[in-house]
Amino acid sequence: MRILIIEDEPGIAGFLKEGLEEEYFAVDLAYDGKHGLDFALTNEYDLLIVDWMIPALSGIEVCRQLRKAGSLVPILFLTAKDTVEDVVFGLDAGANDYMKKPFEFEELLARIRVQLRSKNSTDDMLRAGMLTINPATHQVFAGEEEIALTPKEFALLEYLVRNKERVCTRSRIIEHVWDIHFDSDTSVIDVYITFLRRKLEAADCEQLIHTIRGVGYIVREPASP
Amino acid sequence: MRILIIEDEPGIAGFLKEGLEEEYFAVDLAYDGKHGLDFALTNEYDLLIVDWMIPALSGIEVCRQLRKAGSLVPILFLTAKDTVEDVVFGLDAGANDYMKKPFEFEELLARIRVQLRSKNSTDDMLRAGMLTINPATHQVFAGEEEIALTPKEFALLEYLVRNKERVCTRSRIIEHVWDIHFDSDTSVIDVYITFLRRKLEAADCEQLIHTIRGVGYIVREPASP
DNA sequence: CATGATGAAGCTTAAATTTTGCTTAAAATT
DNA sequence: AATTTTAAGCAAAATTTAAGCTTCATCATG
Repeated sequence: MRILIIEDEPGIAGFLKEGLEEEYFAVDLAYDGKHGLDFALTNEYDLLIVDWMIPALSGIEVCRQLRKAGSLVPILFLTAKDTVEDVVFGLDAGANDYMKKPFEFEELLARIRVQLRSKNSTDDMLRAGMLTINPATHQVFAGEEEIALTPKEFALLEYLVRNKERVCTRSRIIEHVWDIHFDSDTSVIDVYITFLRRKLEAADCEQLIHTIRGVGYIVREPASP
Repeated sequence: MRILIIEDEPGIAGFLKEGLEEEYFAVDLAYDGKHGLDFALTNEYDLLIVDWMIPALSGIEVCRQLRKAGSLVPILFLTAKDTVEDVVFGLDAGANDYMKKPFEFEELLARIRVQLRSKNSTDDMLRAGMLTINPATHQVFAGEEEIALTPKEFALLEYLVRNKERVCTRSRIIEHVWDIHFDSDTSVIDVYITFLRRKLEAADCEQLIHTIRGVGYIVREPASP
């Protein structure tokens, strides 16, 4: 699940990002409304957390423009204001929920879960061949045997399996898994593909990740014999 | 014992939380029905205290949905209404008891004790491996031997063991055990984990608290040989 | 038509760097 | 005096970089 936070106070922004990443969300940060709107329009997020009072473009304006552009992404407002009019105003502008600062992180998580509930069909294990991935607990199994992965390894494998039978280009991978949004020549992907293949092979789970030369990678369900 | 309070009036909510914590209950708070239901569904509580008149989803609806989901947790209603029909209505919806506001804290405690009596009588102890925790007396035993812990050490261990076999993220720990809601830059947790591990090890109770790198900690029941 | 030279793309490995957690001692708080 | 918190140094793990190696497709040459 991908979340975009639009928040200018570095303290709050950092705290949110860390906490949400511990919960296995992929978190992007924008420090003002303009950049936030730009991010939201050019990427697919599952949820937006937007502060009301931010530079360049107010949170409410971001919200309005997103809705005008046809986006249906759930938006959760953060606000210091808590008069009735402000709340009404925010929800009218297209927000789905709001929280007044300061708030408890647990409550925020609960509100996020409410927004994402429809997407999370309770028991959503990812499968590919003999591989089972539990995104909730961060566990990967090859049959019965658990495979221990580092956070980056897990993120990459999860992304590939979520898109199984579809080609994942290098640029999409670097964008979704590494949060790098500009061109750069790095061979991290290759290295991590090697790591993954090695660990999968050690668990007798081979020939799952295939290379598409010049493009990227694909996870293919092996034909059962 | 863990209690969830679903109550939107901050005054009453705060008063209840404080009072119950002095009685050594671990108290969570939700400010409306939607999030209350979400908390109740995603955590294990020993008792719910639910206001009748709350935003988003009425107390009675929370109750109904919980019962529909198969939950047997005792639910204690708070209500300003006290006509016979209302009481019948609430109990029909699956509540176990109710109190009309304003109420005496002592009476509330008494009613809570009634609801928890069954749990206390059986076995109120928390267990994990050779460890036994008595939340009522704040005692910890490794087999027969008692381990002396400071209040913070106890609170942390109790939280971890209550959530055994589940990952406790750093954010959740700092929030539940330390009541800190916005500080991401402290290493108290690490220090206390070290304290605990040292004391547990001294009592031959090892490999109970495991580290999940980048996320937090988990207490795992050691596989019996 | 076969062959092997060539370069681009991907693979592998090791080393460097960064991040994260552990431990300790000292400082602050109760 | 006991407990809690901070801060700093150390250690381990994860991540990234960089270099050499392999594979593959292409194409010129015999």
